Amino acid sequence: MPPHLTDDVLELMAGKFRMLSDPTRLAILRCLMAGERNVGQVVAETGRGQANVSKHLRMLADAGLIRRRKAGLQVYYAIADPLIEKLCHLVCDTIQADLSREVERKQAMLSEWRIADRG
Amino acid sequence: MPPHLTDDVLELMAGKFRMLSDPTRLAILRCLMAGERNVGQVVAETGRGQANVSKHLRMLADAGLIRRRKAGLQVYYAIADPLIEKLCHLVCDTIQADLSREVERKQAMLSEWRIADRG
DNA sequence: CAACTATATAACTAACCAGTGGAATAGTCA
DNA sequence: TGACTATTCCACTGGTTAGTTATATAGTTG
Repeated sequence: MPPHLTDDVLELMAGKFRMLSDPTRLAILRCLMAGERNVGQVVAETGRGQANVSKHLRMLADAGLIRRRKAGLQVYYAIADPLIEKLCHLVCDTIQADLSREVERKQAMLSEWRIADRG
Repeated sequence: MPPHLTDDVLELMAGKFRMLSDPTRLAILRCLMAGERNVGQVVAETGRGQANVSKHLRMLADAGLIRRRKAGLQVYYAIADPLIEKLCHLVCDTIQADLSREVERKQAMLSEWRIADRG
């Protein structure tokens, strides 16, 4: 990254992250990571409303994260940007680390309790 | 990633990304990537309002992305999660790719124009 | 203690966005 | 053409949050 990022570049970056900042969109992306799906399949697999899914698919497509392929009555979507998976994996790693730390902290608290109890 | 992510895990992931989905927060993080800074320095370097910066710093600290160190009258902040830089670099890469593609597309359009003009 | 500085908080406004239901569009099959 | 299905668009509601101004807290220095 350059030393000073102008506001418009920051806005571009923020926009990318914003696309990934919604659970429904992440669920959709997770679904598409398994392979190309049509809207009905995504609706079924994510358990979200159809209009809702359609709207999010449009946002993701407009942002260039997924691509659209029309086949007869169905519309198929697929991951277009391979970086998405990398980003999600990194975030999953940090969350796992967070959870590990939390477990350790609680275990330490319990240990101290036992020591204090004994003393 | 496991095949099916529960909604609470998706919400955790979305929350991480949401922290990075604001230009002001990105500007702050970019500033801290150069090293530890106190609030005044961050305000000066980002050009944002003091209350605004303070609020975002708190959000970032609460989310565990940065850490807080009080020294007398000043409060110093620093990056706590090294993954942030990786995420930002990845996103910068995708943006650069997007821009390259856009330039190529425009250049292609201009080329076609010249060909059509000649024909 | 009083004046001063750095940082944090409170209250408020405006904008944005997720979700929903219903109407509209487009493709398919009889 | 008419019934049917998959998908998209529209209008609305409620909740979230960014930014601002003014105020409060905490540490420092005289």
